[in-house]
Amino acid sequence: MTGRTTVSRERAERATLVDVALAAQVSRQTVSNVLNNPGKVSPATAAKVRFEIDRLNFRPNLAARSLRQRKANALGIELNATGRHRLGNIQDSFLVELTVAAREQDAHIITFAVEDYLEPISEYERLLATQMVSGFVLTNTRHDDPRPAWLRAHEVPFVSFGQVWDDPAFTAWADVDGGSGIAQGVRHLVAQGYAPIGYLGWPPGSPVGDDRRSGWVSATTDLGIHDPALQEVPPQDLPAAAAAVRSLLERVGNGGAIVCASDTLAFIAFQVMRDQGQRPGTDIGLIGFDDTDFAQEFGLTSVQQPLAEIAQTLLTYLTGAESGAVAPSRGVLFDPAVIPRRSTDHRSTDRARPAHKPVTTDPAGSRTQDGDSS
Amino acid sequence: MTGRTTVSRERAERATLVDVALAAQVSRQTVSNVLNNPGKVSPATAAKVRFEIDRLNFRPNLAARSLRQRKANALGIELNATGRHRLGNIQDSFLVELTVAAREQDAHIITFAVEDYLEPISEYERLLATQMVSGFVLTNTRHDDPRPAWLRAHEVPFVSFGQVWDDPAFTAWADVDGGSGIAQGVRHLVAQGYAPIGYLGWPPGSPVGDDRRSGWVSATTDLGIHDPALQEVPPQDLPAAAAAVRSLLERVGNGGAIVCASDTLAFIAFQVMRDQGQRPGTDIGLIGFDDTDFAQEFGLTSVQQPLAEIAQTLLTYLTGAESGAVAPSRGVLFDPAVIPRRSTDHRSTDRARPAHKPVTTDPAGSRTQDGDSS
DNA sequence: GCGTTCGATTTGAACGTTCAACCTGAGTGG
DNA sequence: CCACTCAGGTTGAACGTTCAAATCGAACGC
Repeated sequence: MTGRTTVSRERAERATLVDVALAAQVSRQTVSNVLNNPGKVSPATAAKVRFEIDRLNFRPNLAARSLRQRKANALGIELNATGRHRLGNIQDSFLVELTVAAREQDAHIITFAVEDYLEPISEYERLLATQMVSGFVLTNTRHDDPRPAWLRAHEVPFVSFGQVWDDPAFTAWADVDGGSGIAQGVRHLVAQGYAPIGYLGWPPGSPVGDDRRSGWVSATTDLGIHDPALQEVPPQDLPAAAAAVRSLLERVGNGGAIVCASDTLAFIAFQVMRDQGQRPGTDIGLIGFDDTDFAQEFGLTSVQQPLAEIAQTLLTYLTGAESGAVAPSRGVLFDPAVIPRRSTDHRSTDRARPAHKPVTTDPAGSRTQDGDSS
Repeated sequence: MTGRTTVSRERAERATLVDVALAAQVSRQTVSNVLNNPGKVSPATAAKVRFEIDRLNFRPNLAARSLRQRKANALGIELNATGRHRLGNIQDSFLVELTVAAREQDAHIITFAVEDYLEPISEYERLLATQMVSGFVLTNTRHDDPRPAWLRAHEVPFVSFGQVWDDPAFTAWADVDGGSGIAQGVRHLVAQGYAPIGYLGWPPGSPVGDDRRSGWVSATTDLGIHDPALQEVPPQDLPAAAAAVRSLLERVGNGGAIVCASDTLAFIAFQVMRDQGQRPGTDIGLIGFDDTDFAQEFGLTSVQQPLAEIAQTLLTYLTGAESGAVAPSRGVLFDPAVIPRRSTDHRSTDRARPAHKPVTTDPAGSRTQDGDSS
């Protein structure tokens, strides 16, 4: 605006490779190599260059890099815009972990949303054609999923949170070992003294649901307490679901417990129990799956998925694909962990309260660590 | 693969501007103009060019555009990675709507996550310096928010979901009229025949909380049924919160109703009521705020924010900034809507169920079935 | 008839980076 | 001594687009 020194270019803009090169008295390419091929440059020059990079606060322009390399440095992830959100959507937490992991690997996450079932393909085309993304992260995979096939056919890099069922050759996926999670839940309940152990799940046919049920079957069988009658698959309709759950609760009886395929199911049970004056934990044990906000808020023991680890692993497959580190020979199953809360605690503080005011939660509720027992 | 016509370049790669120009027998720039300055090109040529664009399935390379224009075509949005997620995070739904709106305006949404309170600034710097984003969408604004000031100082375009309190000059924000939403809730309850109407809110001092409370005050006052005693601010500690809610429920009494500043608060009330054998809707009306998955799942009437509209409006400010359409002279408040469900329905199906527990009008008297005197 | 304006289109250059090829000098082996 | 390699470094060119300026006719005003 006012006084200006006409000597040097007086723009307040960002430093470029050339600026750094000039300052460090080396060539563009050497600066570039310091960043991308550190082995190719002598320690002395590297230090000099790095000094100037810091001093000038240089950051490579990713648009330029992307243009030259013909390759974006972002990954697309689909948010399901299909109307109603699922209860305590696990996907939201995964997105956060993915974003965190992406920063560590110098990648970025770009969201896109589709309404229709087949639409993701056209969205893939758009994002790839405009060179906004170089690959994708899939979630909610299912049988007969058209996405992996398309991506493979077009040689688009991708990874999947959830097994890719239809293509055994594709191994860049990671998933949670749901069966193991449920089995851990069963063992936890038994260790706490609950018996028998019932199961509340989804209709057979879905891979995830079948997997989780198998955990209940195998764990109870191993412990010699399996009873096929102690399971229930509540229908979609909420009142009908409540009735089904009520029936299961009766069959299990006081002192027993129920493991559920999801926190949502567990919460239906939670509600039904309270309606009947039964106290979760004290009277009947209850375990959910996913460790949603719900569970944290209301003291529901739940099976927690290691989302951060999964996100990190998946991204390594994608970003490491060039650096030689490739996907493993088979998909990876991560072992979830049971997070114990009041709903599986016989000595729940509910009992300590004056009986005329059965209380929803315990004093340690807002704190994550239980600490006082053990 | 095998036979090749050496005449033309036989790469199977994407068509570029030049490819289209060659095919349509015009210059690069004309093709570019067809896309970006449709007014500058004659209808005849435009048609010819568009035909070739379709035929060759041309999509502009956004990396190249971004490089030349010195401006990214994506917006950053912060996901709060700070440990525990809030219950039924409204932000997740907003992100979906934002993503949808972005596609319509040829923008993209890039997520980033920060752990620390002040860290967003450094993340802003990184994303801007690398030219990944051209601006930001803020959420969860608060008093003494350092972000708007920094962004303004650095002339970075941004919009905000939530009023920007500290800077009256900044008007590119949109928010929900919480007071109006609560007032609508009050009127809905009264229309359904509930009285009196209590309020369950947050401690005074937060702008959002004060706004919502004021809706209750004004609506009840207008209807001549205001009673300052019928409000409660439950403490963080959950058991204490439950006690406070219980007290409020007693003061309101059967036939009355409670509007809550959030679904989370409503759900605490929901739990307490069921613990006491009261049926939401049938005995006491209950309204939440945010229309989370919770509310949908459990039949809680709730105040729904018009997130899609807000997202679209905000993006218009950002993308339209160049096309002349600027932000309004003041921030915009959107009117939310009450979504009626069972919790405000006197004739709720709950009534049809056998009342397993007697309604406890006398809290000290009846007890639940545990009956043990520890 | 001639300078002027204007619409429509073209051309050269540039955005900032990395690829591919090239250069240089010192060390190596015979 | 010569051919060769090799580490370290440089240079021209290119990625695909848009900006800024130039070109070209045709229409216009006087």
